[in-house]
Amino acid sequence: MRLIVARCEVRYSGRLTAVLPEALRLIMVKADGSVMVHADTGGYKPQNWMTPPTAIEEGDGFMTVRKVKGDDRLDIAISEVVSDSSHDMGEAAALEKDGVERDLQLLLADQPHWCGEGLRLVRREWPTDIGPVDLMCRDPDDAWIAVEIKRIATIDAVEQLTRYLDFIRRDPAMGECRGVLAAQQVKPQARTLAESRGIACVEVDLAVLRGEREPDLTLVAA
Amino acid sequence: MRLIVARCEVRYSGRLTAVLPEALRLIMVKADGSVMVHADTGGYKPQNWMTPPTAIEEGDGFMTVRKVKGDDRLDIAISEVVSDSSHDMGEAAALEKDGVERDLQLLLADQPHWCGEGLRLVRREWPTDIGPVDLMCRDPDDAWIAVEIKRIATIDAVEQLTRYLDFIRRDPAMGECRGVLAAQQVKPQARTLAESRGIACVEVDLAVLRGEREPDLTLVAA
DNA sequence: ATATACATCTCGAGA
DNA sequence: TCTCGAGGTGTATAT
Repeated sequence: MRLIVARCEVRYSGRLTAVLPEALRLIMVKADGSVMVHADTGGYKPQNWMTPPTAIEEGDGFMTVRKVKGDDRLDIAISEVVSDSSHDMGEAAALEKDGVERDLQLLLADQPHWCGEGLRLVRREWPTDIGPVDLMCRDPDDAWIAVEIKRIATIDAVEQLTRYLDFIRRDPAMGECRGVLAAQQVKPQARTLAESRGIACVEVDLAVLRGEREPDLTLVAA
Repeated sequence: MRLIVARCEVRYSGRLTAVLPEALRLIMVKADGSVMVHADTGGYKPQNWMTPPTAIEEGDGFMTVRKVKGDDRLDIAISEVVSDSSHDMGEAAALEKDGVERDLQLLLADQPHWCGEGLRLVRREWPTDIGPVDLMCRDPDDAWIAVEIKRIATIDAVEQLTRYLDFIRRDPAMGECRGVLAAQQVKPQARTLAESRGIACVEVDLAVLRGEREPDLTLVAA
């Protein structure tokens, strides 16, 4: 990784055009070809950047970064270099995440009964014309149940499941398919909208799904 | 801005939990309190980060970053510091962009015929109870046309325009208002959904709108 | 403070 | 290769 602290002006052209007037900034060049231009404020985002794969050309007082495919380019005019250092960082192990939607989906696919009593899985990622529904199940009466899974369920999730149901029900054999929205947390507005459309909501607990904790029986009984 | 190149292990807990095994990385601390942990690969995104406002606590071999509001925290265990430098970068001017959605809206307001033959603009940012529609036009027969503009039109854009149309049509004088989705690019699923709802889609070319390039006559003739 | 929409979103999985 | 959906999305704007 190369870190250049320099006074520079940056121009981007591609999906849009943008100009960054001359100022002191950090130019970060990663081993994979990523280039980011950071100011000392502005939070998470670089002021300008190019994602790999890139072709980097460098000369006296300038650096040009081109996207290997496409017309995107970053032109950096450097008027003063304050610091320029490189560090070999080797292979940094990847981030291990836990608790994202996919974990939830796999756990619920194995234990669909948390989405509704007696449910059994027919297929995960059930295809429709407008994209896959997370789980397709059948209940003890063989009725179809489409399950949409979210970490946090908002109104958008209800809209999404509604669209899926619209398409699924065009198949006469599935005209009575019902919907279930399963999430670690269901926002009140989402619950209201879902229920007004006959969509059931269930909140699921990651620790319980993993068998790390017993379900809260008082709540279930309530 | 402070740049620390160090061997470190990072743990995040908050919206999810994540562990970053020990490796050599860049820790960037901005003047506004942002903290980003970058590896030498992985492109644009930091492997771990905290957006401002934050409270940073530092000690012998560790740095703890807490979000001022909420339970999010980043625990950085530093086993070896390779480099640690600070740079005062002052105020860097902001990025000046051109070609974002607003530019498209202004250009189409001046040339609404690209949204449909013979259209004339009645008003830009036409207000409804749930927010403004980008353009309200009338066609040669004086029929109302609501136009939603996106750089890239996805299903969300169709949903948005559908909501606007629902409200607009509550006015009996506009009960027959039609919808047009105008974008530089319309995603196939968005087009499918739009057409199933009687909403027309048009793709527009920024260079043509600016008069920098002639429209593709062969395509128009086809 | 909260909700909504935009972003050069980025990134990864599937077809 | 393209498309779609998730993201610790982040960020700005309007309410």
